[in-house]
Amino acid sequence: MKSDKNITMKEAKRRTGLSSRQIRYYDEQDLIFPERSSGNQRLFSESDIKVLEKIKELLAQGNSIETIRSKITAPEIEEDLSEDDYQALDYDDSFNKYGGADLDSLYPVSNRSALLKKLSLINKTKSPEGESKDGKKD
DNA sequence: CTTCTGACA
DNA sequence: TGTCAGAA
Repeated sequence: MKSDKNITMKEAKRRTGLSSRQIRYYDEQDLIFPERSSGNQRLFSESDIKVLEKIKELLAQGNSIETIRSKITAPEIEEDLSEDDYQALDYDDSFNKYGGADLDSLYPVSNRSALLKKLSLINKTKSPEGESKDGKKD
């Protein structure tokens, strides 16, 4: 995984087509989680850009930012999502950041939902029929 | 020069 | 959401 959070605001604006005001606003809405470095400046990752692009897309589709936030922070598990959806909502950098660190405050249920989704997908995809004959478990 | 935050229209 | 001010 490469979670290079080196994308500047300018780049983010250029790549997403969103205004700095919007990007900052979405950041406040916890839709994106840019690293903060030198001069308290935002450093976005590819995942952040991806999310921003999705936000823009959803926004263009006539969704309110609250709706968008719901979709991005807590995507429905019951939805018939395809692997594409997961790619669109790439939390790898988020997991990477909070995965090894002490995650106890941030990420209320967003991670869990996304994780559950991924897990359920893997479950369906791989069809894991693990029948333990012997009742031996650790 | 570019970005950040807070605030106003 | 755009834009201004003051600071970094």
